[in-house]
Amino acid sequence: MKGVKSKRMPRAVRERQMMDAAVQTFGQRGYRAASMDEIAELAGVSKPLVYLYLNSKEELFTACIRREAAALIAAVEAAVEPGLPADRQLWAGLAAFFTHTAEHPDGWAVLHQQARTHGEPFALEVAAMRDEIVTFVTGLIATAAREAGAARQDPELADRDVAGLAQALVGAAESLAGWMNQTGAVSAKEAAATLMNFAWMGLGELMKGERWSSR
Amino acid sequence: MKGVKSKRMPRAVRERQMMDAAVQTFGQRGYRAASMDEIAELAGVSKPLVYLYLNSKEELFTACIRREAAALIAAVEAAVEPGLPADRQLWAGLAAFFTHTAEHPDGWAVLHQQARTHGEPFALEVAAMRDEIVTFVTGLIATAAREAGAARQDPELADRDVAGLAQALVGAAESLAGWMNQTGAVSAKEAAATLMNFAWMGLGELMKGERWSSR
Amino acid sequence: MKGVKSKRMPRAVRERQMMDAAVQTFGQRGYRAASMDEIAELAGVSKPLVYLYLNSKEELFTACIRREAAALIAAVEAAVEPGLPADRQLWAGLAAFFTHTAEHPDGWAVLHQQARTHGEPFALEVAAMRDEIVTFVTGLIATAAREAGAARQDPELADRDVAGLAQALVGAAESLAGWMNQTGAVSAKEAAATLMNFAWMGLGELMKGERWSSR
Amino acid sequence: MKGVKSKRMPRAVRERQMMDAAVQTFGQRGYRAASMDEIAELAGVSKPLVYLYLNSKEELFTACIRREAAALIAAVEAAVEPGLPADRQLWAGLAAFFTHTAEHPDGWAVLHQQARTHGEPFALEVAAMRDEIVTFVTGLIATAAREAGAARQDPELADRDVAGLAQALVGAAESLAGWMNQTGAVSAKEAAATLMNFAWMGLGELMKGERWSSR
DNA sequence: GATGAATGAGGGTTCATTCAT
DNA sequence: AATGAATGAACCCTCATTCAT
Repeated sequence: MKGVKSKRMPRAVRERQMMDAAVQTFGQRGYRAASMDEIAELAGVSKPLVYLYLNSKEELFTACIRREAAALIAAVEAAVEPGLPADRQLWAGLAAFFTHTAEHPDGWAVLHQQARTHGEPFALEVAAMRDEIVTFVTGLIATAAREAGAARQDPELADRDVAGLAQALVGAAESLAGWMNQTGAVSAKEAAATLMNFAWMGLGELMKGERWSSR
Repeated sequence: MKGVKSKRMPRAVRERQMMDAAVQTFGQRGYRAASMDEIAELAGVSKPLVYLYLNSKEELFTACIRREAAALIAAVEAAVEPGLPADRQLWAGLAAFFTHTAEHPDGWAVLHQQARTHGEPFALEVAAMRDEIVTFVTGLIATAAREAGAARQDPELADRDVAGLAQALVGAAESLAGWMNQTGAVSAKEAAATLMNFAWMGLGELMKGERWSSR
Repeated sequence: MKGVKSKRMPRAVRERQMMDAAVQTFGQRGYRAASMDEIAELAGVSKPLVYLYLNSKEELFTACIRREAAALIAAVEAAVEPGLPADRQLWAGLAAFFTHTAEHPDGWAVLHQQARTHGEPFALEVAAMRDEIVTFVTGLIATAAREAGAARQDPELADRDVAGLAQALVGAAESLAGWMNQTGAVSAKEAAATLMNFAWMGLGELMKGERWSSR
Repeated sequence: MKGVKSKRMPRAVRERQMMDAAVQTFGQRGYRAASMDEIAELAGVSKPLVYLYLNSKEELFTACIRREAAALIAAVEAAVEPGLPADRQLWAGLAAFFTHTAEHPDGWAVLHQQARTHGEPFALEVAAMRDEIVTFVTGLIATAAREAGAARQDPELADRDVAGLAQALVGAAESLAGWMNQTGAVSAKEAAATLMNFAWMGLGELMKGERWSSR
């Protein structure tokens, strides 16, 4: 009876509105520059309610990180069919990653730019998610090596190398995602293709025992 | 006679102390979270002096970005001998890049994490430096293609592809540098080697006309 | 129960308290010398609340100017009965003016001394009010001339002269008001009488065509 | 040998430069808004020298008030020939007053606007000068009354009335001077003529015993 | 006679957070 | 379930003022 502004909504809904507003604000302004005032207003809610549901700015930020990380992981996992060959799995995962980050730029900014820049507690939160992905990629590379089977000519492609490669691959993907969001130069599929071309084939060479040497 | 805190130093020296303190503080806390009070204290100076010499937080930050960017570019350029083959040049540049970022983690954090996250004026400052590096790498790749000379089997490796590859390579390097700084898992040389293996060989394949295909 | 400082008051009330404190402080200290801290304390309120309601020192000052200007105009208008002869109207207006400025010395100081000394935006605000008064006085003089009717011997007392006279009259009144407030030498009624004697009679001479000449 | 900037000037000259700069800055910015930095720079001198010669901002301001007050008084006194009739003396004094204030707007602003707005010590300084002028004008009116001699029909034009008239006259002149400086609407001679017309003739009536009465 | 180097103190403004209803 | 009212603590910045040379 007070106007159009909705009132008395179930807690879950209100909470989602707040977190949506928070992700958007944190993603665009950064953690420090985002104000609780702005978030509350964007959520169409009074500030005390934000505190009632989410306790503090830190907890709110953490909740955002967790939600966005989970959503990203879920998107990637949903895209990967376990039965396929490793390269096809990697391709699918990369495409899903680029698609998701392109569709949720604020969420991705929270994870990639903000969370890592504002102290250990947040950085650890995001590092956990990143590890999950790296582990997944590591597994794919190992599987690829196994699939290469008899053809495997380099028994020295040690676990440690595989881990490093996965890190580099994920890092390159993250960097490309940021570039995409900021410049809009390429589509998600193109980004995935570029990365596969750029990396997978070098990977193949590596597995054949080739190495670049500075000497 | 008051302690170690020496007084009355020439302006240039004080200015350097302040910028050292600023880079450290900005790098660790972030632009917004860093306080001028903290920077002044870390520099062993009163706050007004910081303003007298550096004018404002924004200008101080910009000065930091410029100094660190120039130092990074200088380190890479100093390491590259123009006479060498392209792959050797790239290797030297990468090694210098990883070494420099490892030795100046706060400076790198300022450039890579903070400057890009806090508004256009700062982001443009860094983008200029990045472009310089990307251009340099693009040149190296083009040279490599030329050196591959008669052996070149893919006349379709167009300029656009070369640029994309340079972007991806630089992005991967940036990402790896961040990973190094945060986890300390690998040394600068190892990082450079990983990247050369990961990318250069794939590059070779690409130049031979090979492509990964999702079909 | 904590003392006299009552808490939790409706916004309108608090706002008035703040503006009262602001007028007093601005009037006594001047715009620059007045500190928001002092105003807040005098209002019995924390500084952030002042900003929450009044936004900034500039806006607060502007609000003070507007409120005091409106109050002064209202006091003068309330005292003037439109039906009376012009000289009686002028007398009533002057008396009300002197009474009001004597009763609200800080408000008058804000209008007359502070607002005109601190930059265009503020000065324009007061100039608008002053123009309103000058226009009113100009009307009275014109009416007086008309009332002088047949007796009017100087058809050359042009509009321009009337306007100049009004300016001088208002200026003299303003100056007298300041003198009253600062020295307390005369009462409001005395000031009004002095001015009527001083000016109105000379005005009569002027309308008869008399002029003082330096030759 | 250091450049064009003059050096090693006799103290008196330097001091005058500083006070010129100070009057200009105080007049335009106001006492609080004027910074010692700005004054020193405008004077072409280092800040410590300003302190060496003039001790503090307050003393510098006081010195400005005194110098400008003395100059104004001197200008008025120089214009008045004691032998002339009172009205001619008053005319000459007013003309000199308006001319001087028009030629030294910053000095006049310091006296009229700034000095009265920033606390007792300064206000008293300027009140002293004002009293000097008021006393002078009071004397002129008294003389005029005496000159009116036999014609004098009002033995009740008491000293107190004369003083009040002088105050009003001076006040009106001050107000007109401010209006001139701010709008440039009239010349000094015009302002003097307006005031003589406006006031002197009413004065004549008064001396004839006429009074305006509210009844 | 003159200055480069330096600071204590304070002012305007904002923000995360809470209380009373 | 929800909010209007309110604040402690900081933060950026400036200024009058002083040493040491």
